[in-house]
Amino acid sequence: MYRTHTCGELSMRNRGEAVILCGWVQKSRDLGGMTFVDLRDRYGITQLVFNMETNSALCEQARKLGREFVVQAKGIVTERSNKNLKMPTGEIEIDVTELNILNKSEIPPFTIEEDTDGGEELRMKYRYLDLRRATVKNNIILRHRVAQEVRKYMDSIGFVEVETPVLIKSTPEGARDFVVPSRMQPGTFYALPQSPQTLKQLLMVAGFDKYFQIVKCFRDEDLRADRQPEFSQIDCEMSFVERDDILNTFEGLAKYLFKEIRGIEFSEQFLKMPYKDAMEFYGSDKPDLRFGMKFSDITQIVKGHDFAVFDSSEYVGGICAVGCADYTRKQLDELTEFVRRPQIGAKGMVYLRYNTDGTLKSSVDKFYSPDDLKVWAEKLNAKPGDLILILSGDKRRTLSALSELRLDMGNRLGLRKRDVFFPLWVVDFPLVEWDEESKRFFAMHHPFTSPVPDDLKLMETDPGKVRANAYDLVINGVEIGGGSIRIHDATVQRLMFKVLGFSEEEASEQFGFLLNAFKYGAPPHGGVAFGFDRWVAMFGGQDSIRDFIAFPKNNSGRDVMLETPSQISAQQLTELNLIIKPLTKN
RNA sequence: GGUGCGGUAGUUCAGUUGGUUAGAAUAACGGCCUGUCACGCCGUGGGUCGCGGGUUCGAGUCCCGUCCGCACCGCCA
Repeated sequence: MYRTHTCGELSMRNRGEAVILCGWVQKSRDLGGMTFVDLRDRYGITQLVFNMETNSALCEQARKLGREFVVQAKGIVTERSNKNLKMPTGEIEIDVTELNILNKSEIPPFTIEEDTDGGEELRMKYRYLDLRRATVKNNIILRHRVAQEVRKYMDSIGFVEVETPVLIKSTPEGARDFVVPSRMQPGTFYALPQSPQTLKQLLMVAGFDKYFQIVKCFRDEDLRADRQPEFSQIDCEMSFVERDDILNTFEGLAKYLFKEIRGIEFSEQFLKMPYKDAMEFYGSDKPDLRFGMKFSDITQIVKGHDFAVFDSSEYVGGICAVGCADYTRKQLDELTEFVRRPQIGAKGMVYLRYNTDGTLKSSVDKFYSPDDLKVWAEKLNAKPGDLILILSGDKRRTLSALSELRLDMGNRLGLRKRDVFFPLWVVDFPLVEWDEESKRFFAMHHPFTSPVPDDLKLMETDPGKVRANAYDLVINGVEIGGGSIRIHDATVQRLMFKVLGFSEEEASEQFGFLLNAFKYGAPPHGGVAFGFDRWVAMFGGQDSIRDFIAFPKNNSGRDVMLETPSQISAQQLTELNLIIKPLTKN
């Protein structure tokens, strides 16, 4: 027998017991006459003690242990004379009677400690060592727990988990596909699913009226802290439902997870905010509502005072930063600098200080009287002591810049607390978006998203105004999931393809299997998919999903541990009937 | 495709206007130490300053190119 207990479970209750532990040497402290060794496994750390007086040979052996050696220790659970109440096993130690080195270790390239000295790149290269660290290990265990709770809840409300294939068909709309060459049909390719979207709809046709799956999805697009080329979704679909049936069902899931994982209960229904309002008041389709600073549109009241910047602006809007009237020139310059960064793209920023003595001071005093400014302050609900920040210009860009400014102020003022969660449903997204480059409409969600019934009549006359029966779950400014009620009616689907500029033939070539299936009795259906990695990261209080994935890719899509993507052999290429063009510069 | 920041000891970093033999902490190694738990003390070894080119009497430092990493924009139905 290798071990009788783990390194995390022994306590005073086990005093006097003979035990066998296995684990890795976290650290040893050689005091001369005695040596302490911290033995670590997945469950915790237990201290081993060796005494020169009682067993010098064994103590000498313990002195030679290096970091990360794998050892087996037999001994007696003993009460410590000096207890360490900071660790769960800190009241006891193992008085070792036999020590076996199961394997040696080279000196690890970084220390396996909570506050590691390793940089991210190194930790990725030696991910198996990084995973020994409590923080990363706990993230992976958290992920496991969330997955188990999702399955438990979904099962309890009658959902069936069905696996869908990973080798499927490429579809040109949406993200770039990862493709896999076929050996048996040379010159043809499978694609990896960006999501099992069409397959889950086929499951609805098949009559699995409540489906879910925790599933890997693949998108060949550039990475971010919260975006990996392969990631996991909680993919769900239901039949015979309307929008609110879906929202209620999955609000149930969200509330269940918050309660089980974080011990947080939401008694109220999640807020539902139309896309239009989210854009108008927060400049984003995924507003962070942990704090206020709602935008105020002051376009009309600022015009006509010979201030050319405002007079020529399509939109002038501001936010009110409570209690920030004491911002210094330097801080205001910093904010101006921030909004002028190319990524944000504002030309400048106007501020209005509502001093505690009731006076008003702005950067545009030349053009506006104190009474004018008073009207602005009222419009923005500012009180003495507050600071108003105003951006102007083309409406879409200004709203987006104002959104960045709002989030930045939220950070500066500490209003984006990690342990506060504000979920909301953003609803009524536009069905389609006009793309200036290709001069055509694209589906904002996907081509099977149904329009809001009231807007159906606009499909032929003004498609850009049609609202989709689509929704996103947004928590703290992060898009956690999204979905829609799908089109199950052939006439509506034809209309949709027409709006998107698909000919009958193109539609049938790309989605024929689905359109065909719909001829055989497609039930009304809809669904939602949640970004599993993001949700877990949020429960773990982090922005980056990387440390919640056991073996993630780096910023450029490389697995630095596996050193891949990498070349394949000439024989493999031949079998696949592929020729690699020599790489040329530019 | 673009923007910003970064690359110096095993590791995390410092390195002044361009100027002697590139430092600290930590890790490693050796010695001392019987209650440590960030143990302590003494000592030792450890460098292709990412790579290539240029400017200069002289480059870790300035310039150009390039590679790599991180964050972001584009992109992500």
